[in-house]
Amino acid sequence: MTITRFAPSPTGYLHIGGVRTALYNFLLARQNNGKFILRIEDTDKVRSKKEYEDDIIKSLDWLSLKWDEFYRQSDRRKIYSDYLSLLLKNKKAFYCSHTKNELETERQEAKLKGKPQVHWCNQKTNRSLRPANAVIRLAVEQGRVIKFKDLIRGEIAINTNTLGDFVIAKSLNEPLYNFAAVVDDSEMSVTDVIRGEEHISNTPKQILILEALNKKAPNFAHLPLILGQDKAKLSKRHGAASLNEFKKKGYLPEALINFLALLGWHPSDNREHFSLSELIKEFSLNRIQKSSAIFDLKKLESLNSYYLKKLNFDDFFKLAIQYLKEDNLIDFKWIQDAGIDLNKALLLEKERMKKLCDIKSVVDIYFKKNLDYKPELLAWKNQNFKEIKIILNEIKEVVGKLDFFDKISIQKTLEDISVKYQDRGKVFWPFRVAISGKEKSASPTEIADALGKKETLRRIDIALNILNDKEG
RNA sequence: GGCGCCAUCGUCUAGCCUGGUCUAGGACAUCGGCUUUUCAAGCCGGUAACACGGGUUCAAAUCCCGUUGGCGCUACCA
Repeated sequence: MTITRFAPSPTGYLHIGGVRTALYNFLLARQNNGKFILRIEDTDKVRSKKEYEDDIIKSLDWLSLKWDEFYRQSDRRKIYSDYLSLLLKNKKAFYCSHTKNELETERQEAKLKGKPQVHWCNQKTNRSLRPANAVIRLAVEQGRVIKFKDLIRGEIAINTNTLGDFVIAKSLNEPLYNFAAVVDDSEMSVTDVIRGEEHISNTPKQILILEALNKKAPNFAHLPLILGQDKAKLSKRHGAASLNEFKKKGYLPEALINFLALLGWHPSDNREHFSLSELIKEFSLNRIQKSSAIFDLKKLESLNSYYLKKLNFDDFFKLAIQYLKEDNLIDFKWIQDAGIDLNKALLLEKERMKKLCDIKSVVDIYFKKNLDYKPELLAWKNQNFKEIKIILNEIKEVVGKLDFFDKISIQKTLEDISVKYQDRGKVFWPFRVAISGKEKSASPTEIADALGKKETLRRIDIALNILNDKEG
């Protein structure tokens, strides 16, 4: 059975690169009817925080990346300490009491000689009592070549001369990453370890630990990194790097999943759109890219607007309202009193949004009590104010008498008026600006439809006042 | 510095394994057009890439070597 795991350390909010790693692990497990494990690697007591663990859980949940088993390394200290004792007893590991200063001196010397900066210990002790401040190192054989077959990159070979007797724990109760991860992968029967490229250099160390433990190594697959526009590893200074920031901006989980899946993986055909279940079917490790990928926000936006368009109105409505309420952006009571149709307004803007936070433009156009713009904005091309006033008054009169105030009737009314002015822009433009207050907006007939007769007329009056102020 | 990984349009990539069908395909972005009362959307079209050098071969984006460049690791972090 295929067993994969996502093993983040809770030292920061879930990173977008982490999401992709989680996704690929999830996909491989699901397509093989296997198991996907979530394991919180919080061996670093200083940097790990509950807040970050919660964020990781919440984020994966939001993305529908469901795990079958959950573990937290801090709950498993006994297991690591037992294995550590065993290694010590078998002389596969030892206590090293060299001080940090001594080690640092060694390192400087090695650097000067152009040699790997590693420590080969000459004072190994294995007694059961830990010498003061000693750390536990693995006893490594010198000059051995460790080979492993990476599922994405092929064979990778590293000489143990570049490793040294590396540290596997600070003490019996304080295992380090490489040790705890390896013990867990083996205990949890993980078959495929899919993780970021930055772990390639950890892999030979983990293979050595596995050997010492007399355990079988899993398959390894190292994913290319996700980079920012400047080709440096994606981080906060590139704008957003953690998932919750994208969520906050109103990106949909479907878009994020689709985008991240294609950032490093590609199907054999030209398909661009994939749902989670389609990905489970199509995904394969051997179509993963070897080189790192630059994160392109424009492509994410494009994908997001695609999924936004696909969203049915009820779901969209819920999300939009939730978004508006969170930031306390609109006065629902006023909207109701004014007779504005919230549904129509949201539907109208849905088509032109790239992400949910664009909904603020809706607030601007539909739900503002006071509109403020320069009178010049009301003019179509070189239209003079006098003509605008005449037209606006005419619209006000005819539209005011409309029994059925819907977009078809409004459209017809405006077209009738347009006939004598030849250029339809002369009628449509001032009307559109009057009711939207904006240089750019959706079609005026539809906006008017959403606003309702009362609010439409009120806004025409506002426009007339703005024009009068100009004269006065 | 040491060790490792990588290299096709601006970006994500197809093609590379199994050399010829590649005057290198798609998507995003960009530019132009259509539509049009302004946007957006939609439709149509354009610009744009095999890092460099050497091999191997009748033939190389594809195989080999080297150079250059980018990135990662180099912790008693993960």
